[in-house]
Amino acid sequence: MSKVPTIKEIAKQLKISVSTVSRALHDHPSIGLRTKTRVQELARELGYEPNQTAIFFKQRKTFTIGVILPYLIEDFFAGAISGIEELAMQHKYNVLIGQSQDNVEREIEILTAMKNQRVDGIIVSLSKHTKNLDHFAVLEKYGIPVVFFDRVPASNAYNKVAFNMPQGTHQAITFLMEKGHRRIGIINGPKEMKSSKERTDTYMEVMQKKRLKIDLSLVAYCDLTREGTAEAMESLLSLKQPPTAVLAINDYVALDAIQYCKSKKIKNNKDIFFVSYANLPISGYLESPPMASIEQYPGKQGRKAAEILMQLMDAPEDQQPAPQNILIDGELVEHKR
Amino acid sequence: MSKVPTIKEIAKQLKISVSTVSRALHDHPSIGLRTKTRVQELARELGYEPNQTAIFFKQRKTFTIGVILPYLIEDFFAGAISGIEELAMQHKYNVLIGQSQDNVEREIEILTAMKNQRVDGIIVSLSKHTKNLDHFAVLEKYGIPVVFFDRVPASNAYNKVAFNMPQGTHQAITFLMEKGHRRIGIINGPKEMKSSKERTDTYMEVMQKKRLKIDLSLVAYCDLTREGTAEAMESLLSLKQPPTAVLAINDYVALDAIQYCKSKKIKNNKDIFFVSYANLPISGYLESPPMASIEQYPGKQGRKAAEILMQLMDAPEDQQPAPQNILIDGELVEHKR
DNA sequence: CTGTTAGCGCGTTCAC
DNA sequence: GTGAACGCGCTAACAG
Repeated sequence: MSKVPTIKEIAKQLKISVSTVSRALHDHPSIGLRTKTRVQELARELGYEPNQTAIFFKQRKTFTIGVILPYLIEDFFAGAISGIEELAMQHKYNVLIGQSQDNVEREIEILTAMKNQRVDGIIVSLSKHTKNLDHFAVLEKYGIPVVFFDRVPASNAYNKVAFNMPQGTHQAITFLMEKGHRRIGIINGPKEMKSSKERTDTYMEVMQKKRLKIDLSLVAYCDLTREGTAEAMESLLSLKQPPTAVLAINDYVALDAIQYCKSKKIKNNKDIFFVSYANLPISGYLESPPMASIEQYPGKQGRKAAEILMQLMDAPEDQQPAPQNILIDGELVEHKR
Repeated sequence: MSKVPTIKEIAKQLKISVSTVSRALHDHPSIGLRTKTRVQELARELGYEPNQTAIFFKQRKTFTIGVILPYLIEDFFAGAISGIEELAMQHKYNVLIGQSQDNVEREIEILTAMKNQRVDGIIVSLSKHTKNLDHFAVLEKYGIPVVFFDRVPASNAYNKVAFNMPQGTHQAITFLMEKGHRRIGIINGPKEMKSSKERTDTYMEVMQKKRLKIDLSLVAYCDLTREGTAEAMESLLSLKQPPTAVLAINDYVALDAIQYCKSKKIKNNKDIFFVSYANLPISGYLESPPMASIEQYPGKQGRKAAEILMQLMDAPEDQQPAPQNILIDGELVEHKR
């Protein structure tokens, strides 16, 4: 730390006052061209860079946003972060991250640290087990806005960005119908997941509209593990009239289901067909991928969440806009084989 | 921001001085038990939380470490971040991230922002195209220590943590030898990559030790794209004596090579065998994965890098320890089929 | 044991 | 056009 230059140092060397230096550096109109250039030259020479921590402290603004999400290793979240970072960078914000690991205590711990650090805003994808949103209440006191994404709270009193499940599901089912399927099975996540209900509801709606009778035994639930998926798939296959196609909550579950089918000598993309959500980049490497995936655009979701957060941070403290509730449309992507 | 409590506020309400409050809050020994409890009680009541930005400013320490890496979406880097975050959290540090996207300008931009924010230390995995390390020189002036990991500079004047290529490669080749293979091909990355040379060198060493003659036409290079991999694989297959096994730079390249073989009616795990580096989590879903992967322990690499950084940050500015050059051993993992 | 004071680096009045 | 003075919240001498 041979000597980190400050405006004070520059002022001393030039024998002028710090306020003049400050103004010169900011191109203030009321500073003489001569002093201005002298100051700017010396600043460059010394490699002067303003000390952000001082500015943060003074401005009560850190130009930092915090992002809390379950696991960075999941492609979806990594993609979302990229979208957030992109927008943050454009607006000169830094990104602080924390992984809750689907653990509520960790979520709270990270939240507290971020609050104390006085981040200007927070973007959150809730831990799987977060039911209670009390820990987010303190943020209000500190004037820290929050935007939820993907794993969002049910109440729309909050700003949130999520996947448009009805639209995506509609697309998936329509796609399968066009391929001639009439008995379509579903493998949901756990029953408690909001998305499970949404998926099922949309499924029933579409069936109804097409005047097809609804058979609820075609709707299975799983705990997202390989074994749970196998059980769900087994229940579907053991029906008197098993489905000819299955819509699975995500690509991993679809792959597990496909493996289970294989063990039963039922061939994917021949005897049975799968469509799932997420569109993992690995699909291209699989010999037997799902027929199609519903791309959920994680980057877009992240970007949108960051966009809303920027608006909130810009808005005057006492006059926050009404909570926004954004849905991001999915898009069906067929996998070439 | 209904009213964020400060020590000043507490002092006023209790009609004592701010320094007494400060000390009481820090359990300073020279504060009377009575005042101490009074202060701590009111603090809790008011929901007082110290303003870190003020502390940062005062202490010239932000308890934040910056992490710069190419792409968060790559499993390796996501895993590394987790290791870093784990150690950082234990030491009460926050983690600021930035993705260079393998772009040097972005790397510099992020670095500058982190420096201005006065992070206490930085962990970097270099962008693919970074040849010149000049932009890291300024950090010295600010007393910000740096630790490189995975994509590290060649010079060992820097602190760095990287995969132990000789050890991992030795393991892979020995494994293939034990399976009876004598003609083992290599698919490296680009020739410029340090790892390509290391892999080749180790390969030759092992062959030599086993008294097998070295055939350099068995060593191919690719640009990591699907097409490049196909070309490399083609060159290996078109040899008079093609290899019976291939060591590939990473799982994706191995998968591309396997696909190419398939298109030529050469069956993976039967006519030819693959071993690659990384051990992607997807391997379990593949019908025809590489025979084995060398796990590179990204979390361990991240943790180690963070550990070294902690030491550097703790060390007095003027007495930094000699640069450490750590190698993390790999481990061969067989894939069940 | 506790209070007073100074100062971290910067931007921003308010004077001249 | 420029300088002096103040204050953000907190810690740390230095005094009592």
